[in-house]
Amino acid sequence: MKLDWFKDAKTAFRKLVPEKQAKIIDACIDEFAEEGFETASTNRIAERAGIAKGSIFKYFGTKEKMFFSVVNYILEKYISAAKEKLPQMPKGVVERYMAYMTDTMDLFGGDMKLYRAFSRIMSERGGEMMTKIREQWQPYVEPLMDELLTGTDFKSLSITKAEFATLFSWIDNAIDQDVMAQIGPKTKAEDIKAMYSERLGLIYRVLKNGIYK
Amino acid sequence: MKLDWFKDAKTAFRKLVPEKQAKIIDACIDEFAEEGFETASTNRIAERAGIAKGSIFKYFGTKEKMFFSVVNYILEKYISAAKEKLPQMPKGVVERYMAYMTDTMDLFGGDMKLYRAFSRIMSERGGEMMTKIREQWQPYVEPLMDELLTGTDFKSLSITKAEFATLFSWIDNAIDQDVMAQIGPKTKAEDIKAMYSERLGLIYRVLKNGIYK
Amino acid sequence: MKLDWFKDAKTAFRKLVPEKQAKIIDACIDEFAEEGFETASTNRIAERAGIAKGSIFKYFGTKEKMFFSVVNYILEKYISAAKEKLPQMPKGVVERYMAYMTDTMDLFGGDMKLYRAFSRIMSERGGEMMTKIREQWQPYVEPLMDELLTGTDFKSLSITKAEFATLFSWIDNAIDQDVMAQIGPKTKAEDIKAMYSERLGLIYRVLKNGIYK
Amino acid sequence: MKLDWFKDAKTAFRKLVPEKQAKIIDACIDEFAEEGFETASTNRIAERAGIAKGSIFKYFGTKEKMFFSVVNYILEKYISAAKEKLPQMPKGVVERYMAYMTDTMDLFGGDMKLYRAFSRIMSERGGEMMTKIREQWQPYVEPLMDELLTGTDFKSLSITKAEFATLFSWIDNAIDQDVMAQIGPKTKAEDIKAMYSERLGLIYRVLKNGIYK
DNA sequence: CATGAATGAGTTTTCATTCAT
DNA sequence: CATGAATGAAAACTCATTCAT
Repeated sequence: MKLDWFKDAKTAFRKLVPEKQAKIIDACIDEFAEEGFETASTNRIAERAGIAKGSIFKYFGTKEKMFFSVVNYILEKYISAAKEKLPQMPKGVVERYMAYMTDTMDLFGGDMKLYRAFSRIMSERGGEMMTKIREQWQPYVEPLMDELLTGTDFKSLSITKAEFATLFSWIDNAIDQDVMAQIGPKTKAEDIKAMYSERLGLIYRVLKNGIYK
Repeated sequence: MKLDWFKDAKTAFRKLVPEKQAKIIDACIDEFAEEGFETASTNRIAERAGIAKGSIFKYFGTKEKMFFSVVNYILEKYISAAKEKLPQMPKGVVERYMAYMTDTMDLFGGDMKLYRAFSRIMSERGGEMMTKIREQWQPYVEPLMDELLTGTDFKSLSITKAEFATLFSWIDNAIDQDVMAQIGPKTKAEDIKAMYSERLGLIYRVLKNGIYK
Repeated sequence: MKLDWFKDAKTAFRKLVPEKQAKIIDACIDEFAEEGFETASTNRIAERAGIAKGSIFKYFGTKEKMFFSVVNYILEKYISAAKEKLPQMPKGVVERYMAYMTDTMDLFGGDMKLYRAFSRIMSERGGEMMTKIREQWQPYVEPLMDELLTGTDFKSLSITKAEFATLFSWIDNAIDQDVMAQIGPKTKAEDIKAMYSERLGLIYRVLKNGIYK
Repeated sequence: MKLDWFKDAKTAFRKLVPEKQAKIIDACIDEFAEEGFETASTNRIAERAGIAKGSIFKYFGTKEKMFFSVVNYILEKYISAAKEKLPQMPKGVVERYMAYMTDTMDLFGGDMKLYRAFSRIMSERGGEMMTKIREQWQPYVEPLMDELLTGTDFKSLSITKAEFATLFSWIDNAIDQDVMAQIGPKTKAEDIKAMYSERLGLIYRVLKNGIYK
C-alpha cells in the first residue's frame, strides 16, 4: 500500500522541486510546533518558507488543508520508520512493544520540533481533526499493528490481540501526554528519553505481572 | 475546605438569579465544548446565552477569567461528586479505582457537553492554563486522591503508592480520550457508559494479573 | 452680574445639599485632572463621588454637560478670586498685571488638581469646547479685564487698552502652557511657583523696555 | 542632514503611488485636525481615504505610529520651508523673527487642515507624545533656530539668546492659538493672513520698545 | 505561475447611556 | 428619586483569503 501524504495538497505543490517542498513543510512544522493550529499564521509560514503569501493557497487551498498535509507528512515519516525497524524487533510481545516505543522515542527524540508540532496538533482541535486523521491513516496503521503483533504467541497471553492493540495505543498516548506536560521549550532530547525510559519501566512491570506481588 | 468556583467571577455575576447564571454557564460550556478556548468567541457565547456582549465582561472581566470560572464550575461538580461517593467505595485498591472510574463516568455520562468541554479544556493550552488550574485545584484533588488510596495495603502491591497514582491518571486520560474519539454529537449516554465499562474491564484484568496467563 | 456655573446642570443637581454637590464636583475634577476629557470615565466619577452611575445623568444629562459644569465651576472660582483681589492691586499697568498673574498662580498653585484639570481641559477638545466656553464667560471676563485695566494711564503707554488685553491673554496662555509642559505629576507647588516667577521676570523686563538695550 | 518623515511608516506605505500616499495622509490630517489623537478613529480614516480598515495597519502598524508619520510629514514640510527661506531673511533679530513668522503663516495659511492638525497635535497629549516628537526633531529644529538667531548682535539686546528663543516660542504658540480660536472652518486664507499680520504688528512694537512711550 | 497588496469579517474589550426596580 | 444591571455601538487590531499585476 502506498502512502500519499500529498493527498491534501494541490498539484501545484506536487510539481515543486523536493527541496522547496521540504522548506515549506519545515516552515509549517516550525510554526505549528511553536504556535499550535489556531495561533499559527499563514503569513508567518510563508515568510519562514521564503514564498509568497498567496502561494500557500495555490499549494494547499486552505490553512486547514495545509495543516492536514503536515500531519500526514509527519505520520508518514513515523509509520515508515516503524516499518523499517519491524524485522529486527524482539519476539516477546511486551519486549516487542517496548522496542517499538523506544524506536518511536528515538525518532521524535532526535527532532524536537516534529515532536512538538505533532503533540500540539493532536491536543488542539482534538475532536474534529482527529477523526479525519484517524480515518485517513487507519488503512496504514492497521497492517502495521498487525505485523507488530504478528509472530507473537497470543495463546500465552490472557488478553486478545485486539485488546493488546488497544492497550498499546492507550499507553502510547498516556506517556506522550505525560512527558509533553513535563517538558519545556529548553528540555534536552536526552532528558526526554530518560523520562520515557522511566515511564516505560513502570508499564513493563505492570504488563508483565499486574500490580500485585 | 470550601470550594468556591465563583472565585473568578465578579460580584455582578454572583448576584444574578441562578437560572440566568445557569444559562450563561451552559452557553460557555457549549461554546468551549465545540470550539476549545482559543477559537471560542465571546460574541457567540453572549448570543447563545441571550445576553449583551458587554455583559460577559461585566460578569467575568476577561475571556480568560470566564474560562476559569467554567473550568472551576465543572471541577467543583466533579470533585464534590467524587467526595460524596468515597465512603461507600470498596477497599481493594483496584476495585476501589474501578468504582471511582464508574462514578466519574456516571457523572459525565449524563452530560455530554460537560464532558466534551472538560476534555477540550484539559487537552488544550497544555502549558499555561493547565498549570494555573492545577495549582488552584491541587489542594482539593490531593486529599481526595490520598483518601482514595488510603486504607489499601500497598505492601501487597508490587508498585508504590506514587506509581499507582501515576498509572491511575494515565488510565483516566487514556480511556477518556479513547471514548471521546469514538463518540459523536448524538451518541447516547448509555452507549458511552458501555464503552467505559468495556475499557475498564480490560484494565481491571491487566492490573490484576498482568497480560500473561 | 451673577455667575451661574450651575447653568449646565439639571434641577436634580441644584437640589442636592452643597456637600454632595461639592463631593461630585471634586470627583469630576480629580478624574478630569488625571485623565482628560476623552479618557475620563463617568463610571469612575460616580465611584469616586460615591453615587450611582445613573445619577450622573440625572444630574447633568451628558458627560459633556457635566464637563461644562466643572469648567464653569473652576472658572467661577477663578474669576471671583480675581475679583476679590482687584482693589488691592498696584496701579502701574505692568505691575498690576504681574500682581494678577501672581494671584492666579497662587490660586492654582495651592490646588494642583484644579490646575491640572483646567489645563487638560483647555488643551484637549480645544476647538469646539473652547468656543463654547469663551462665549459663555465673555460677559464675566470682559468687565473683569476692564476693571483690571481701569485706573491705569494708558496715555503713558504705546499700546491701546485692547492691545494690552490681548497681550495679556497671550502671555497668560503661553506661560501656562510652558509650565504645564515642564511639570510632571510629582512636581511640587513651590517649584511651579518658582517657574512662574522666572517666566514672569522675563516678561516684565520685555514689557517695560523692549528687548533692546 | 536628511529628513525622513517616512521613518515611522512601513515599507508597504513607501511603495504606494504618491497619489495614494497623499490621499491617506490627507485623510489622517483631516481626521486629526477635527478630532485630535484620542478621538480620531482609524476606521473613519480608512473610510475617508477610501481604503480598507486593515490597510491602515499594513501601512503604519499602529494608530500611534500613523500619528507620528503625519506629525513628521507636517514638520518636515514646515522645517524644509523654513530652511529655504533662511538665507533671504533680514538681519535684525526682530525683523528676522517677523519674517520667519510671516513665512510660517504663509505655509500654513494656504492649508487650513494642516494648520488645524498641527495645532491639535501640539496641544494634545502634552506629555508623552510631545516629548517623543521633540526628541525626534530636536536635531533638525535646533540648528534651524541657531541659524535663525545667528548673525544678530545679541550684545545690543537686553536679553540673552536663550531668553529670546523662549520668547520666540511663546509668541509663536500664543498667536497660533489666538488665531485658531477665532477662525471657523470657512475662514479664508487671506483673512487668516491678515489676522497674523495684525498680531505680529503688535508684537513687533512691544519687542522693540516695550509698552511704554 | 508567483507575488504581495488589499480586503473585511472577525476578535476582545470599553463605556456612555437607559430604564426597570 | 436613586440605583446599577443591561445594553450595543464603537474602538484598535488580526489574518485567512483573493486577485490584479
